[in-house]
Parts: sequence; structure tokens; C-alpha cells
Amino acid sequence: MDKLAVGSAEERIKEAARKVFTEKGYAATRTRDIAEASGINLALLNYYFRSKEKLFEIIMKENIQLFVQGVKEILNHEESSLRQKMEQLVGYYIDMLLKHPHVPMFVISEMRQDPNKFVQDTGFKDIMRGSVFLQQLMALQAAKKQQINPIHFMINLLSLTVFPFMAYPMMQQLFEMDPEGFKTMMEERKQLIPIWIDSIMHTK
Amino acid sequence: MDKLAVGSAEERIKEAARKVFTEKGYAATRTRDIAEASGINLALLNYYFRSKEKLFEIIMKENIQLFVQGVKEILNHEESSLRQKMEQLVGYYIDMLLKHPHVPMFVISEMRQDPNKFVQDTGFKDIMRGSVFLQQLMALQAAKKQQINPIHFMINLLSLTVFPFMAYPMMQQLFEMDPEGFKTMMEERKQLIPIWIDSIMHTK
DNA sequence: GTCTATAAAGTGATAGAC
DNA sequence: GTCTATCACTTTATAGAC
Repeated sequence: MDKLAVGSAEERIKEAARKVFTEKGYAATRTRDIAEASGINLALLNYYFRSKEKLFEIIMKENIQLFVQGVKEILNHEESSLRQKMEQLVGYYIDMLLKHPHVPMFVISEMRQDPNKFVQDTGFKDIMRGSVFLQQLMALQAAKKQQINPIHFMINLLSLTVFPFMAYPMMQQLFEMDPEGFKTMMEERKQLIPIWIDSIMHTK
Repeated sequence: MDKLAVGSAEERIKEAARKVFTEKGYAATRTRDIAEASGINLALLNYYFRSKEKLFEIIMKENIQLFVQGVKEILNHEESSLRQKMEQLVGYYIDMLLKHPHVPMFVISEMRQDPNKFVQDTGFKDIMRGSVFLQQLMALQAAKKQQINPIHFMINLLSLTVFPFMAYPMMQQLFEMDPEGFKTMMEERKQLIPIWIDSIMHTK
């Protein structure tokens, strides 16, 4: 075998598809790009995955799973406090996104493009609903009569954590930030975001 | 003339292009879509704008301008406080984005796709650098020895303001939010974000 | 300026040899 | 399974009539 790449052809195609689809999006990706990137032939892509769209749906589903994977345990841990859960969530997502920085852009962009192409049953809504995390949040709200709306709370958490990854090309322009500086900044934010959210919750 | 649409052909094409490009992105847009949406013929699009890419660059430049337009005066007002500038900035962007909700996704997505296709001289960096706003921010930092890094500060402001617009399709799924509920939420955030940022700045 | 028709190139998918 | 060659269709862009 003169192939340098590792893994079966099927796995190599999926690996290449993950990369190309996630970075360029469905429309901008040509099946030829994927074939070339995986070192196999265009015909083989269709042999294994039947069509561009079928292959895309697999990648989409896996990318969405990155947001759900591992979160369920954090949200339902009985012993940990709300603050501890926040720290774990932010840490989990920042670590994951440092490995897969293009995923949020991809998921949200394609979801907007064609809601039907998006597999709705990620299970995330069910994981959220009835979780210990949500109970703790609402208990705190009731007890202290805080104004913080759970939806604002969740959006703030996601915004402060996820947006920097999506806006990286813009931040590169505005703040002259290189990849190393970005990583350092996001490691700082792992510590800072829970503190900030906490301060927001206890304001007013 | 049996055309119902208003404006010159050239202006109608640009209007349609703005809509289609901004909502679907460069790759997913076909020049036929634009021609059809503007009620003119495909050939005329090339007659006026020479190519798909040339037309795209015009729209891109205009969309970027939406982020710069009107901000310069706010940032350089001598009388207003930092807090007042924050309130004005957040209000300005939320109002603008309620009118053009797809613009942030478009700009950031296409910027990532091909940095060269993006016109770098938006002037935003120059507007920021040396602004009264930045002076006030750094003065506050020096005087009170606050930990808040200006870059974190700017990213937080942008995250809390812009991210909800990009994540709308996701929020629709997670929180079962309709367009009306979204608008109400963003109007609330106009008031809340400056308060939150302020509380973050005075924490620790 | 505006149209129809068509050229020229690109792209997803398959047939068929090995 | 894996490849080359090719089909079928789409899409950008232009030629040329009006």
C-alpha cells in the first residue's frame, strides 16, 4: 500500500469531510475537495456515503453532539453548587472549542440556512429541562427574589463563552490578536466568566 | 412600464443582492436568485456589476459599514461618561441589528471564509485607537487599579450584544422563542447589558 | 438598457473496468 | 473496494438581437 494516510478509506473520508464541511460550510464545499483532502477518489465518496447531503448530515449530527456530550453529567450532579456547575460548564466548552473552534459557526450557520436539514432531536432541551442545574437556578431566583431571568442567564453564559470563537477573525482585525494570544485569553476567561456571571446575578 | 418594483434596475439589483447574499452567504447564493428577486434579467446583473464577486464585494463593504457608521461620534463625545457611552453603543447596535439581524453572521462567516475577499480598511481600528472612549476606559483602569483588561471589556460588550442575534436559530430550538419574544428580550438587554458590564468592571 | 440564447466552466453522481 | 472516464445538470458569464 502506498497510502501514507491512516485508517480505512471510509474513516479517512469522514475525517476530511468533517474538516472541510466544518470550515467552509455545505454550499462552499465541493465533494472533490473532500476526496482530495482524504486522498481517495471522488467515486469512492459516493460509494460509501451515497451523496454529499448524506455525508453532510453525519458531520452535522456529530458536530451538534459536541455541544451535548458530557454536559448531562455536569448539569445533574447533586452535590455540586450552581457556581461549581458554571465553572465546569465554561471549562468544558472552552476546552472543547479550543479543539474545534469552527464548530459553533458551522452549526449555527447551517441551522439558519435550512432548519429542515438540521436534526432537531439533539436531546439538549430535554437534558436542560428538569436538570438539577435548572432547579438550582430557579431555587436561587425564588429565594433571593433576584431579577435574573433564566433565559438571560443562559444566553449570557453562552455569549461570553462561545462568541469569542465565532468572532475570532474579527478580533484578529480589531485587536491584532494571534492564535497564541487568543488561547491565552480564553484560558483567562475560563476563570473569569463564572466570576462575572456571579457578579451579574447578584446585581440590583 | 409594467414593472411594479421601484427604483432603477441597478438599485433594485443591489437591494436584492443585499438581501440574498446577507441571508445565504456567497457560496449558497446564485446570481439567478438575485436576478429573480429583483425582477430583472440575469444578463443585466453582469451588465451593471460585471461579476458575482464584484457585486458581493459591494454588499460586503456596505454591511461592514453598518458596524462603523455612527459609532465614531459616540466614542469621541467629550462630555458623556464611559457608562453613558456604553448605553449609547449597546442601544445603537441593538437597534441596528433588529433591523439587520443577519449581518453579523454574514460578515464574520465570509470574513473567515476568505480573509482576502474582505476589505480590511474599515477604519474601525483607527476609530477605536485614540478615542475618548478608550482613554476613559484606560483612565478608569489606572485610577482604580481594576483588573479589567480593555480587550476582555470590548469582547464582553460585543458578546452580550451581538451573539444573541447570531444564535437566534439555536435559541428558537432551546427556549422555544418566537420573533416577538426575541425582540422583547433584546429591548430588555438594551437596559441590562450596561448594568451588567458595570457590575463586572467593579468586581474583585 | 434590456432581453433571449448560448457558450464555457463547474459540480454531483454513476457506469464499468480492474 | 477502488479507480478512470463520463454523463447530466447547474451556474456564471457573454454574444448579439432589439
